[in-house]
Amino acid sequence: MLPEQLKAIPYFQYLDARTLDRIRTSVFEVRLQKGQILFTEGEPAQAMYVVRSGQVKIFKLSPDGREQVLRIAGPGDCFNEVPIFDGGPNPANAQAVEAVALWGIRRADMRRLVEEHPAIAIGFLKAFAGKLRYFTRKVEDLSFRSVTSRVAKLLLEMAEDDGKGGLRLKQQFTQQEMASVVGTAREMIGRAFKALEKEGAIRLDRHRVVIVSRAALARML
Amino acid sequence: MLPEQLKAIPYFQYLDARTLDRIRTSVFEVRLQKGQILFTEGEPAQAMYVVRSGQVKIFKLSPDGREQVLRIAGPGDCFNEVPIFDGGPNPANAQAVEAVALWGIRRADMRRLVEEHPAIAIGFLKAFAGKLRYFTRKVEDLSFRSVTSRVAKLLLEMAEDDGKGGLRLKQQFTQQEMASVVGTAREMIGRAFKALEKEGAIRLDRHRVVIVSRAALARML
DNA sequence: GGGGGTCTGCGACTTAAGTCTCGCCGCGGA
DNA sequence: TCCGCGGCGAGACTTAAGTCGCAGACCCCC
Repeated sequence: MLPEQLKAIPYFQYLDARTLDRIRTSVFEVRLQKGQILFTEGEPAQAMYVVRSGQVKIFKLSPDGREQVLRIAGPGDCFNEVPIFDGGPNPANAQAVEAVALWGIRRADMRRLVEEHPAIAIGFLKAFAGKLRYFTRKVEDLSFRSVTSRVAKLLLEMAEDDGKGGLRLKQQFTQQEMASVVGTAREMIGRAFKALEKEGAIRLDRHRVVIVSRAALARML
Repeated sequence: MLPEQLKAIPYFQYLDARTLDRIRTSVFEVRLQKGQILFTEGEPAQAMYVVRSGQVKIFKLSPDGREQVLRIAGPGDCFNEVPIFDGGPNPANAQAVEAVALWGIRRADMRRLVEEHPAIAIGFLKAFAGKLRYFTRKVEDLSFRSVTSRVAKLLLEMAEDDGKGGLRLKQQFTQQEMASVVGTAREMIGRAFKALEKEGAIRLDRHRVVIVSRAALARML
């Protein structure tokens, strides 16, 4: 792998060429096909990962098989950093939602790097701060918001400008996928769509969600 | 304040006398009466805090006034560390549940300390790792477990040995307090108690919960 | 020793969410 | 072309959770 590629990993961007070169040997590549499982919750943690391309779903499973997605890691995102610092097992499951290329960095190597390079430590602290805020919001959402409101919020997060001043969804989730992101049953997603449609926030165009009005969506929060 | 007291703060325990002495000037004391509010969510963050004595409730509020407790910080615990690293506002509200004595460390001072002392940074990383695990479990609980199951779990966490081989609760919460920890309405707590009593897990002795069997409680998870 | 506020115990009721069961559509592979 | 499968829509039903109202117990404080 090339040193320039290493710079793409957020935690490493300010390191000098020499240390980058040393790190190189601790990094290994992983490729997964759609649906493949990278690791499961509870087993001893091997490494931390950085997404190069594709998306990885980080999720919990209930005893009866229900799925709660914690987040979806895309290009540039890292996951499984927690075990580096407490030595514990993987906190969740990781599965490729599409073909994925990753970098892995073995736990002990990463640990040593952090200890030797305070700048990396600060980088991790910033990233952790963001994750903590994210999870407190997730708790808040689950305990205060209705399903429709959580769906509306997800749609807002997934919205991006299309070229022509309108809104489009960054990616097409199936209803089942949205359900496990939002923490509910598949059928509820369809009903939430209908409710949002009645409010003039979205439109359903041949099984595709089209955002009609960001403001109307925001009103449903 | 005395340097030995500073050592009681987990992040500082391995520092030498000289730096401890420097830190002293950044630390201020706070005392709150029962029910007093220390800070609220969204306002600019002033400082990080360490609990010396008493308990501080860290919680979110819904628009209509419902309360979700994120955690309860007791002696030795820290809170509001997140804004140190991202410069953002307070992520939640903090209120004294009883008379409290705290140490506060101003954000910028703490930030500088972390940057100058890598050992402190590692300490924070370990602490953050623990908090991240805690919150992912909280998300999991909210989305998978029933109210009764969450109550059972809370009781298990609150249980400690009394001298005579039995179990006792570390502290007496009101039902309203438990409800906002567990994320539900007050009445549900009472019903959960009845359900747990019927299973032989607890006993209700004049409005007091007595844990009869840890095993029976664990079965309700 | 009273009295007010807080906490608790119910029961009845409403509502949100989850479950079950279909039938249909659309797409891709055989 | 036809089948099969994954995804979707929809209705009927069940269940968990939340809400409301009120009464009694408790406790602390005057």
